[in-house]
Amino acid sequence: MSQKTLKEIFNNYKENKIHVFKNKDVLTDRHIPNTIPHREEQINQIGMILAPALRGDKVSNMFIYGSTGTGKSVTVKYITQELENTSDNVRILFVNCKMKRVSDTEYRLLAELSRMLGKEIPPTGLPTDEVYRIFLSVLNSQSKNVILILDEIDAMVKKVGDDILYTLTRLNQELTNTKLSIIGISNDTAFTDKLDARVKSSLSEEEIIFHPYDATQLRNILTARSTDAFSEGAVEQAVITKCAALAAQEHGDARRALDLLRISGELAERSMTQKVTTEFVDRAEEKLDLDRMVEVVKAQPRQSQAVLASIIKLVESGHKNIQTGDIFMLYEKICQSRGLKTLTQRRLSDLIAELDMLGVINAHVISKGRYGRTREIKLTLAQNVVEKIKKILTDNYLLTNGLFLDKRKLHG
DNA sequence: GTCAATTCACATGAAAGAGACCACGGTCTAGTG
DNA sequence: CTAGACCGTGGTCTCTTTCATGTGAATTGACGA
Repeated sequence: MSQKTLKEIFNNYKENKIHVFKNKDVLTDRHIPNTIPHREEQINQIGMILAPALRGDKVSNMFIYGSTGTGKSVTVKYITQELENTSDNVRILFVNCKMKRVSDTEYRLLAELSRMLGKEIPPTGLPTDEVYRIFLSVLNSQSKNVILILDEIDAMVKKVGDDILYTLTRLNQELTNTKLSIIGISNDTAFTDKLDARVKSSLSEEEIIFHPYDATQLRNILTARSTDAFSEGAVEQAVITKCAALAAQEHGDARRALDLLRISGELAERSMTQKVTTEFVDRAEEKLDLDRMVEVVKAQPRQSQAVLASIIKLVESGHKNIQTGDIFMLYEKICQSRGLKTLTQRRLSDLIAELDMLGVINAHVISKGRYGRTREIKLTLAQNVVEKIKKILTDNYLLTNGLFLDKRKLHG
């Protein structure tokens, strides 16, 4: 890009010639709106359950279900914020369990909670017992009604098991000044079935369900937000309808609807237009998927990228029905030629499963009778995404331009 | 033709090791008054 | 005398290996009609 056009861009921004957005933050999931449409019932229910905290009574533990983008987190944040504003006797601790390095282990969760309560704990080095003891004492010194919200609680239990939940639910017995309640938020409705019976009964004293939004509801949400987010007249009604319709197809995911709207706006802004049209929504949808996948692949460790490189090579050399064994053979060759340590097939199997979970590849276990059991792997990504991924892998020296093995070479 | 046993190619689970990182307490050392 | 460097011990965390067990349908082979 020449320096002249760069200057032009900055000047346009500075002089406010292009102003699609009034306040873009409104369209992110950090933003907590003043009203949450179509969630009045849940707000009332949760409000009634939490209200006793204002009188200093212990609040029932609660479990909240609903698929992604149904407004669980934002509703809970909204209510608890109000609660905290109303009374000095309530303290809210909100933890997103999916965040890396927050709840990967029992130690880290306790350390994070202690940190929120004003007591720093070193990232490692202390025995877990000691961290637990510190957390207990700092919690007890609060002399308040502490409400602990564990968002995406299923992610945590999957990683570290439900022991920690058992410990947390039993904590009240050891607390003299403070009362602790737990709100678990999960998008896996079958989640509690996997829990230990004791944890399940004490954690789900109350259960609230958030159903997915339909297209009309999504449209209302987007309309409400877009008034604050966009400059007047910047967004056509058709754009909102389209974003709502696309997100409704994706299980009524409001987060996706908001992302679509925000990116459409950004794209319009970048093409120096003041009006967001449906054309930008199409491009936004494409960009959303592409960006997500590229980020996922970039974040993968080298070994995992090597596995992906093997898969792409196999696909491009015309292999059908790619199996774990095929990948392992090619992966070994790639490692050898790139001076990379070769992992065992056991580990490779896990890496393939991880790539599948991330949606980069599509793998499912099949039994081929006498010919064993294996995973059959497919690449379901759009061609432009594959090209981007290939670029990343080429940059990391895991793929070479234009070099694809043929079948004979592979098996020979 | 029927049916149980066998077989294959991994999947999956559990346990343990390696190496990085960190806290903490004790010891050593060089600088200062 | 003291601050700072250094070391050993004991802890966590992540990634990985090793070992053991599980899986499920095609194939095989014995058996009987």
